[in-house]
Amino acid sequence: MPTVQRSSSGDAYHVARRLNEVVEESRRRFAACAAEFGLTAVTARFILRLHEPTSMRVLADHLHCDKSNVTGLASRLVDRGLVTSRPGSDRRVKNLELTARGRHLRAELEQRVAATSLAATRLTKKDQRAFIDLLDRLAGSEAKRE
Amino acid sequence: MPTVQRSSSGDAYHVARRLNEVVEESRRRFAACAAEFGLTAVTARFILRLHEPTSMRVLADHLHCDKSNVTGLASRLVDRGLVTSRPGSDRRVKNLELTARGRHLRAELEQRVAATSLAATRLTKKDQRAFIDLLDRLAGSEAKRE
DNA sequence: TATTGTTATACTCTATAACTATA
DNA sequence: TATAGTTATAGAGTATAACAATA
Repeated sequence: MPTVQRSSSGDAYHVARRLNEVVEESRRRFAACAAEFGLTAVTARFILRLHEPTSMRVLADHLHCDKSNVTGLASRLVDRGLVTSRPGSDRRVKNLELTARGRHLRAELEQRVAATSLAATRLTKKDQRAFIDLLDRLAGSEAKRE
Repeated sequence: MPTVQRSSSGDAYHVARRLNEVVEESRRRFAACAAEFGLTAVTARFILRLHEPTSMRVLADHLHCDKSNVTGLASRLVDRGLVTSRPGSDRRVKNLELTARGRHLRAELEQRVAATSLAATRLTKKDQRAFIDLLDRLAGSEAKRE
């Protein structure tokens, strides 16, 4: 049986547990959303991140994964005609960029993600604004100030 | 294919994108936390979920994965002395339960998860209360009411 | 017939290490 | 030497399908 606590650590675990529940549900929704477009969660994030010509190295940083993974992901997307790969002025670099089809897909994907997000389906507009305010603080790199 | 509903869903996408950023960062933190205890993210969720004797089928539902995965996960945890597996009154069923070591690990894991959660490290106590209120609505199954 | 758990299989994600081409 | 990308490899997560035991 779970231990019911009234201490501050119990409260801290409550918020952490709730957040993790939301995290898992959000992951599933995002993956389902990506699947509607024939994408996995990672390739969907790949496309949503690709706003301008970006080297594989930088994209790996954005996706928080090793550069060795980006080669394969990019290769599949190139094969599907969603991404192009061109050498940069530094000949070691390959710049990835969305094709017209890729940009069209990203626009549709963005709208679908927005429409199916937990935030959109479970919160009122007013609560969404309060939620954004808190998320901005969570997503930033600053520490809290009591 | 999903239908594109609006051309200006900027606000809805903003909150969805922010939420997804927080989701990814939370995943990484949780996985790092689990790794401190020699666990992967899934086995950590497995242990945090195991409060009372639970069949593999029910646990699979809780973890939102196929039952075929639970066999292997449980097997590894049994080998490590964290979980026991015993047949139920229905002889098809195996009931999984934490050992004393497993319960001790879970207690430590809960505290560590709470301490390293984004919610704990980035939000003040006051904001945490507001956050819990919103998360409760997100985690529940109710639809929004405008 | 239906369900629980098991096994085999396959695909994806992910990191590490060794390699090449370039800087 | 250092960096960008590639390739090979391995471990983990996950789903599907076929199977045995039980209900």
